[in-house]
Amino acid sequence: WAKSEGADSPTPVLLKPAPGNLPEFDLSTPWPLSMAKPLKRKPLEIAQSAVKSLEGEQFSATPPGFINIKLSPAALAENLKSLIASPHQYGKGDGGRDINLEFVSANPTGPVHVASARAATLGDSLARILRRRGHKVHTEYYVNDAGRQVETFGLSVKARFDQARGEDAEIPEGGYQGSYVKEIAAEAPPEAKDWDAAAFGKFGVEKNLASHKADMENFGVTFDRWFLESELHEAKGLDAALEKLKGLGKIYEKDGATWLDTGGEDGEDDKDRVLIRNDGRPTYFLADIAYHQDKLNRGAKELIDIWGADHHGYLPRMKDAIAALGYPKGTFQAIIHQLVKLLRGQEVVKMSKRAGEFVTLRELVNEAGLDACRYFFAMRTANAHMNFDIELAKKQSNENPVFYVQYVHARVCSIFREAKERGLEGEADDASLAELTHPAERALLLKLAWFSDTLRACEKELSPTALTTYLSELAGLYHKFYEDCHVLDKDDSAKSKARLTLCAGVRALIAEGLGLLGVSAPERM
RNA sequence: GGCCCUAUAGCUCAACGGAUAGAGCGCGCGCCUUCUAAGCGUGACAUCCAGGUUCGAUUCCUGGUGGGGCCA
Repeated sequence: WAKSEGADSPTPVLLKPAPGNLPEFDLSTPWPLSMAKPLKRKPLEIAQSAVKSLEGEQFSATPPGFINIKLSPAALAENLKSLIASPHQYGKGDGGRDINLEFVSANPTGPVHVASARAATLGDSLARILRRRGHKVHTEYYVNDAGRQVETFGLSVKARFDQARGEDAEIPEGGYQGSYVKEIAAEAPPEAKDWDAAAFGKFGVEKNLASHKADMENFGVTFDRWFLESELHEAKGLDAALEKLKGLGKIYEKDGATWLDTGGEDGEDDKDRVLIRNDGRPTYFLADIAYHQDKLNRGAKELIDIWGADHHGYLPRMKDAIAALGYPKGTFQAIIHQLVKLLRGQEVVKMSKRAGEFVTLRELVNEAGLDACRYFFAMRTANAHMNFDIELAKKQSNENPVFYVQYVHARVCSIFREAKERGLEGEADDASLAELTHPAERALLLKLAWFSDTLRACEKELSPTALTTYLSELAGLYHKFYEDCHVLDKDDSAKSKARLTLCAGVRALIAEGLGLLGVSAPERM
């Protein structure tokens, strides 16, 4: 923030990396340009007078009105030391948020589809980053184990079970055709011959849920809670939510149904929605309202859901519902990610779960590898419409940028093994750390200092993408350093130790960053 | 028909309204007797179209056109 003469209040100063054509500077800000109008002065003059009043680091004003800053070697060395002293604390924010983050929540009527890899990566990495920033984050997976879909699924499993026993049975209209239905039916015990469709539904859902849990674990994604819709029904959660809305005067009866008053002109939605149908059955919407109320009852101050773009039309009514429940704006938000278009070479892969033609998350992870998958999906912002060629992902996994980053970690580890062998290990003194002034060394030191800002950007965008970009850039700078600056020199132990310290900082931060993405940092490759 | 997202290099994607738009893959040419060549250097290749706001627009606004999705 800058307090300047003639301005009413301090104004924010945005620091950016200095541009490539000014290698003699580290940081840059266009602040004088933005202040020209309010101060009614020429931007360059503002920059020049600001530079005059500043002390400490090196400052310079350049046309048309930038202030450039060069950091001292001592300051960069100090930052490196703080990183090495406590890597897990480095770049930590103030925290303060209390968030319930819900994601994936795939239907328990089938396996987890590969398209869920995106939400899983996004949600899990984001949770790790937000926690790292000091916030309280509770992750949750909602299981729709009640309702019509489960009924249809139960009928489908029962039909497969009966067919296997040689009976004449058919999958109902709109039923589930996938081969996994047969497999589930085959696992049913003999006494299942007396089960009704509901019992088969329950059995199938349990089987699928177990496999969802295994898939998520296999993908490195953890949830603090798997919340079953049926729990909500048992606890009379829907009645409670309905009562609360009634007490607040937010519902009314019309045509034999119960409606939510979404606030008319003030609402986000374009019309009111039904909560209880005229036949007495509750809608999914009411169940979702009750579920979100339940999350808030359990203490979360903020609810963040991650949804596929196919659900975006649901957002306005959910926002209205949270408002109707009496919570302030911003209590609920959804991260909408665009859908993944799956390709096999040139061919578009259909994504119908009912038809049974699809690729599972597990299949992809097993073939392309966990690290490559996690990094690949984290690289894409939620809004990007992405094409995903399954064949390419499997075949060319070695060309995934994740290996470029991991290789840095392996290289550093290798240097440390060698250093130990040669007896060159040891703590570097401040004087030799301040000698890390080679361009490749400075660039690395500076990049390390941007970590905190990167995590802040991830929080602001609610996306891990900035972290992948950061890690790729850090890796590139390290590989350059590796070529230009030989680390181990038996004739110059001070320099060796200083460079080893820099390597240690890079290794720590690569491990931290990859860890936040759920990606491993191998010691050898 | 209404709404949401989107258009950047041959491909897949980055880029708080700031200086010369970045990576990876692919393509051309170089570099392993020294800590890992899954690397480095170097070359070619990009902001859909038309307006507007701004000192400054890939970024914001309007209208087109193309793509993905939701609803009716």
